[in-house]
Amino acid sequence: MALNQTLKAISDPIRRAILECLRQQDMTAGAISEQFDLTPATVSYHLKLLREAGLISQTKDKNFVIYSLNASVFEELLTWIYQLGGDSHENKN
Amino acid sequence: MALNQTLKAISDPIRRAILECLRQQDMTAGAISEQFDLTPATVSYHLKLLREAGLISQTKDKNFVIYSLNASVFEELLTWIYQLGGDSHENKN
DNA sequence: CATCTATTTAGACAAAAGTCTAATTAGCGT
DNA sequence: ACGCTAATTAGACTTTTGTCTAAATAGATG
Repeated sequence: MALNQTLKAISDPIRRAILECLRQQDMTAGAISEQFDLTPATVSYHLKLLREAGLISQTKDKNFVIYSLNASVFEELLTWIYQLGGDSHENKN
Repeated sequence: MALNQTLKAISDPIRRAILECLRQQDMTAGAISEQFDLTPATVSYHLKLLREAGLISQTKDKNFVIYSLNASVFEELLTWIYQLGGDSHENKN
């Protein structure tokens, strides 16, 4: 199920930081790597998980890969949380 | 930070299933265990993580421990998701 | 074409997470 | 006090996850 993949993806603080980067602006893999004290290979690993979860998407420009946030996928997540936290959030729409 | 703990807690499918059980009704640790093909010790481990994340709380009755869902803690989670993906229909850079 | 640059993949390794059995704690009811 | 039941904790083990280095891929540019 996609929910599991989504939650696994956002359960890691580095991947959440990547998402927050991409919320500001689209970025190349290299530019994302520079934000973190990790090798490009490791960041690529995180990007793959985020992409497989549908949270980000990529396009190519020259030999750069540009990543961008796929915000619509958070819908399902919100639905799940609403159902659980349900009644206590009815006022928050 | 609490967000990390919360997300780690709900990233496991068994823990989510426990939360969904508790959404139906409060349950003893033993009753929760019976729902899963796991030993009581393992379920206890999951319950501890959920409790430390503030997602559930417990009371004692006789020598039973009764767990219940702590729905209000989903607030912070919702806030984070809203900030990232909540306005997906508005902007797409 | 040759080489350089950006990125990903492969493989090894370490750390974290999940599971079990066995032991322990805690409270109940004779 | 004793044994019984519910639940947790301790310790060992396995699996999963995150990280690195080194190699491979893809494409651009001289």
